[in-house]
Amino acid sequence: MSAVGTSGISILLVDDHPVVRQGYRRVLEHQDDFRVVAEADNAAGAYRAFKAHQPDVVVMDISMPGASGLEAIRNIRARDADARVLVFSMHSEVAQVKAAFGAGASGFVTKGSEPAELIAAIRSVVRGEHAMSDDVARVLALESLVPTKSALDELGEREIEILRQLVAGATKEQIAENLNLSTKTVQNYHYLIKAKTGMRTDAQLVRLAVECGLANL
Amino acid sequence: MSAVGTSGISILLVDDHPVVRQGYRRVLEHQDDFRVVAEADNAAGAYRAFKAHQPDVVVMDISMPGASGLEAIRNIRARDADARVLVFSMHSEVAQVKAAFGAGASGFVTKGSEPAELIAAIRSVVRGEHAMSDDVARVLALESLVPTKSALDELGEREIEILRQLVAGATKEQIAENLNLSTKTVQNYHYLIKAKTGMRTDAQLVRLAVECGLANL
DNA sequence: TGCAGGTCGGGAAATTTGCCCGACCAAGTT
DNA sequence: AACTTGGTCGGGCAAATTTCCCGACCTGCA
Repeated sequence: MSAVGTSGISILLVDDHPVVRQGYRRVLEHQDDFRVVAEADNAAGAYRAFKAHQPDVVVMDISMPGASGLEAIRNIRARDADARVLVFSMHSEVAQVKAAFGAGASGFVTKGSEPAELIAAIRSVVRGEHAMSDDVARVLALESLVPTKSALDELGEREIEILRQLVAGATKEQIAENLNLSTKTVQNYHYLIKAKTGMRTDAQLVRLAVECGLANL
Repeated sequence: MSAVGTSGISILLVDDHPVVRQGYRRVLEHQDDFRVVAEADNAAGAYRAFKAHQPDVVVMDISMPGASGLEAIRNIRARDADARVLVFSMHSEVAQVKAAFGAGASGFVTKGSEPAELIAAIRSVVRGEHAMSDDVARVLALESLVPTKSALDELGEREIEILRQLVAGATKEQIAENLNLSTKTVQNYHYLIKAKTGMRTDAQLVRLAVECGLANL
């Protein structure tokens, strides 16, 4: 799955800040088996560049306008299940980390990390492993000790119930009847739920819900 | 979740043949803690009766006109995840048994079984267990030893691939691009797939595909 | 008192769905 | 060789749905 005709690790760099890209390109190319083969400054461009270059790894900042970084990861992974995406973010909020891995990322490194950590993470993910910087690991570990906030936690009670029935296979009309709502309201909730969870497709939504244990009760 | 104000087990009997209902009503009410609180002769009626009576268990023949028994089960379970449905069928074909459990049934007894088996199964499912008559268990066990025909077997190669990407979370546009098709064709396949598998909702389709191991490649 | 947030639905334009149809092509038929 | 069968691909078109945005009503809470 590595790029044809050359050895070393080919990299696609995605960040909406040109200066940041420059800086990291410099850092990465200091490793002589690393090659930054393309750059992109938005989700759509990232996807296009991925298709064009098939890099060994995509290093991506997901806090881009439109919060579409996750979308880009999903797109890339939907196209090629072997794709490796290492997200490289400002913050290490649990929700964001989980969302990233949920979208198919292979690693998560914060921008506060040492360059060496980023480099190590890149090598790690191209080997097929998962990687994250220490600070990320720490918040995640800590978080796993408490009740666990899932991606569904920002949903209200009504939204959860509607999602549950949706996932159970009920049609909107049936849900409307079950809950004594208008079909329109159920449609609005459905839309809202997708917006809140960041899922674009019903399929994504169903799988998220199933993973969060919302299925079969 | 049991009916208010009374002890014993309340039952909703669903079968399109009045005589059969009569016969089984007789048999069931011979148990003095059983009460047949309602009857229905079709899927829609079953759903309505369920809503009206909230029986402890629904005993249902699924070979009704329109093959809508499964639909009825799904409706009932979507409305109340605690609902118990015991299907009571003429045949014990693997596909039908699987479809029934897939739709949310808690038990499956053939009409060839002894009354005692039906009664035992009813007690079993109200206790929250799963139950099936010996003959059903036998075909199912036997079937689990061979390659397994899934509900997806009637789908062609193209259909499978499109379903796979759909379930992976890709949008129709992305699929169209990945496979070099027009969006319209992907839409048509999506429609066809739902028709062939008998799934009415995307959610149902996704869960079917996941159960058939189509997820994650 | 006022503000935040959950619940419920209308409106309207853009898209999608449901269903049917025709065309092409490869593989068999007898 | 003329024919059927079945998978693949897409147009058409009315009906339904989605996507956003907005207003209204509660309730809790500062």
